[in-house]
Amino acid sequence: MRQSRLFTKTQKEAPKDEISKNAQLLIKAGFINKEMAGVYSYLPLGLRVLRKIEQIIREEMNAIDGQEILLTALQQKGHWQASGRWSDDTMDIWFKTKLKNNVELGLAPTHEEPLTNLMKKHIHSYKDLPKYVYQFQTKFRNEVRSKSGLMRGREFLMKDLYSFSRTTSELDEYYEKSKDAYMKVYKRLGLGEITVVTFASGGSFSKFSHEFQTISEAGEDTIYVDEDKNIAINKEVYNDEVFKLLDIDPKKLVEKKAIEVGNIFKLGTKYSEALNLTFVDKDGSTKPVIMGSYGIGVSRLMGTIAEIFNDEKGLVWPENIAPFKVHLVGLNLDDEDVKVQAEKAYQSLTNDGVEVLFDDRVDVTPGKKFAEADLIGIPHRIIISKRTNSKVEYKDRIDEESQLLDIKNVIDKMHG
RNA sequence: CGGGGUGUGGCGCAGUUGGCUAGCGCGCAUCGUUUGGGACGAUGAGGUCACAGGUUCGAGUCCUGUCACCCCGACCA
Repeated sequence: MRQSRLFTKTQKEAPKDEISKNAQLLIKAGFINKEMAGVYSYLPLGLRVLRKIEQIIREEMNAIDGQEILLTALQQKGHWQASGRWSDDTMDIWFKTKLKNNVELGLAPTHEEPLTNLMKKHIHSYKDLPKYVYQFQTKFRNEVRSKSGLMRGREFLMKDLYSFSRTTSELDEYYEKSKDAYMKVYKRLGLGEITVVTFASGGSFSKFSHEFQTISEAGEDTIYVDEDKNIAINKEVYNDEVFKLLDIDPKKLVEKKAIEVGNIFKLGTKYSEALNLTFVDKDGSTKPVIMGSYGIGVSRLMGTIAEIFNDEKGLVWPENIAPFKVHLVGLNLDDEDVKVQAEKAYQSLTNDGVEVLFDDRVDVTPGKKFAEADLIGIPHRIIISKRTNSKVEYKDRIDEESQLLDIKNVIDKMHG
């Protein structure tokens, strides 16, 4: 993509009403726009990142037999009443609205109820199970206080997968599989080393659950990490019952701040019983389907990554989710020879399937180009100018020094 | 929801013992000079001073109400 045509611009100063680092950087670099408190739009660069995170999650969900669907954001009251979650006393984060004829609707904060209802049409026999279904959907949650940029929004993108099993052991097996899949996602996003499986409460879903917590001072959660066992306990369930259950010595636990980047629940038959999702087993008996739900906040992950991967100059995207792989910076483009060389480099990179942002702007000074490139944070940088002659300068976002190479070598590097 | 704070061109800010035509930096436009780390000069465009009411000869400035936003806390599927 040519930067001269990119409609977003960077700005030097962040809006003063954004304190969180992730929102400041993402807004300054033109990745997102704040519509209102806790509600953000995604602009070209930001959407590319969001889609890449989504794609990594999609691949890992497909790898554990997930089938992608897309449910609706508008929800009918009845299904939620059946599970007891329509009441504001049970779920205080509802956004509710009405049809013209005064019928009440909800804007989905999560999707257990509608999906359970949907599956009634497709699951009848033990032969229909197990099934694993997921989606990327916008969730609406009327948080009393949204904060921390993308970390806690009122409207946000989430991947939610739901499992439908015959027995608790079948659920348990899948639950463990999903843990591995989740950790693979975090590894691919560059968060593997600092993300830990955390024992937590199950909220309105179940007694206990597992969270995936990324260690960060910007986190809202407090967790206690057993570094030998590589497991943590959320502060909300820091008690003797849990120590005993997990066979953990509380003296060994280290307190950390962390960001919840995933949460999985064993729902059991809570929703299948409430909404009457049953199957006929081999022996002819009718049983409720055993369910689980598995969530990852996609937009929150983007915020988390921005929060963690940055330096004083700007964002530093991990390669897997950077909006582009290469930032090709052309200087002295009013010089015809340089211009031709830069255009050729852009073409060969593009033809070779390398995602490249080409700073082809003629009337922008080098200093500004470099400063903006640092802010945007694309991992690899190629500079072509009248100084580079027939070669190109290559450096990574975090490198101080660059090296003079042939464009061919750089392209090979991009594939290596 | 409790406490604290803030709303003035796109962004950051000044101006608030009531007074003249509302300023500054960044950004934007035109011209010239520049050109390897957010260049310089000149000229210029851009404002219902959050909104509504009120007090006053006169309101960005005072009063009342409303809205929005931020921070701390509580809450958080």
